[in-house]
Amino acid sequence: MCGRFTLRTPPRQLAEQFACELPEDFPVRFNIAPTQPVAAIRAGAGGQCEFTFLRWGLIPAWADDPRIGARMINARAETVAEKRAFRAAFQHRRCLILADGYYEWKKTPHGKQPYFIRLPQDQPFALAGLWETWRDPQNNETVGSCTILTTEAPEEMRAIHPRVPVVLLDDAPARWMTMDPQDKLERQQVLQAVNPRWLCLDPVDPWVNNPQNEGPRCISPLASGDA
DNA sequence: CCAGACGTTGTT
DNA sequence: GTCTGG
DNA sequence: CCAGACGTTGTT
DNA sequence: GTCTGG
Repeated sequence: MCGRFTLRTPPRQLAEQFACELPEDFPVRFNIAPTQPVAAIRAGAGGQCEFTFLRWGLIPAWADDPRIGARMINARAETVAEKRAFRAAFQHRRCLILADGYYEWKKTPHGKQPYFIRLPQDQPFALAGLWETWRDPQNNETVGSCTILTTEAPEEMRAIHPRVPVVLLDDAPARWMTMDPQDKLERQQVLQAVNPRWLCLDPVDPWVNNPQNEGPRCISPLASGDA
């Protein structure tokens, strides 16, 4: 699954890679946790990209208590089109969650060992996301929130964890944003195309297997809170 | 019909 | 053990 | 995901 | 809001 990730890349580089305007600067994040703001790109009114921060943990529009979002941090790619909590967002409100690494915890007889997973050159990437707007009936304020899709881990990663976030590389971000959810065939194609198994993520290189080495400083043990 | 959920993860 | 909050 | 809580009473 | 379970 995906319960923690990083975003250390400078906004200017993200803006370039995702061809979207971003704020000039925001803090480096080594340990993004559920309920915290995450950097996201979604389709704006005119269809152009729009950068925003969204609370991690999707709060469905019909929720009467925003705390339900804490249990909606991930959505299974296999079933997201049908689930009541996600269906509407899947059809109309997909987004890109900006990241450059994520953590998975492997259970061992001694406890849990965190692994840090990132691309070979440490490039940033997008995670497939859905977003919603929830209006607080108390004060009429709105909360934008999101969830991250997960899929079965590629064979090489199963020793660490059976499921991983859907990582969008190359042209997959654009396809994720524009795919027609009604078209089951195309949905199949996109979900397969964005599965890391077909991409260049190498889970058995030192990036993954030696979290003690070379990783950002929050690894092993994970630092509490961001840098 | 109403009431209550609406989700994911794990399995040395 | 299980749930909540971050 | 992890860390931390997990409960009630009261009105000196 | 919409679906499931009783």
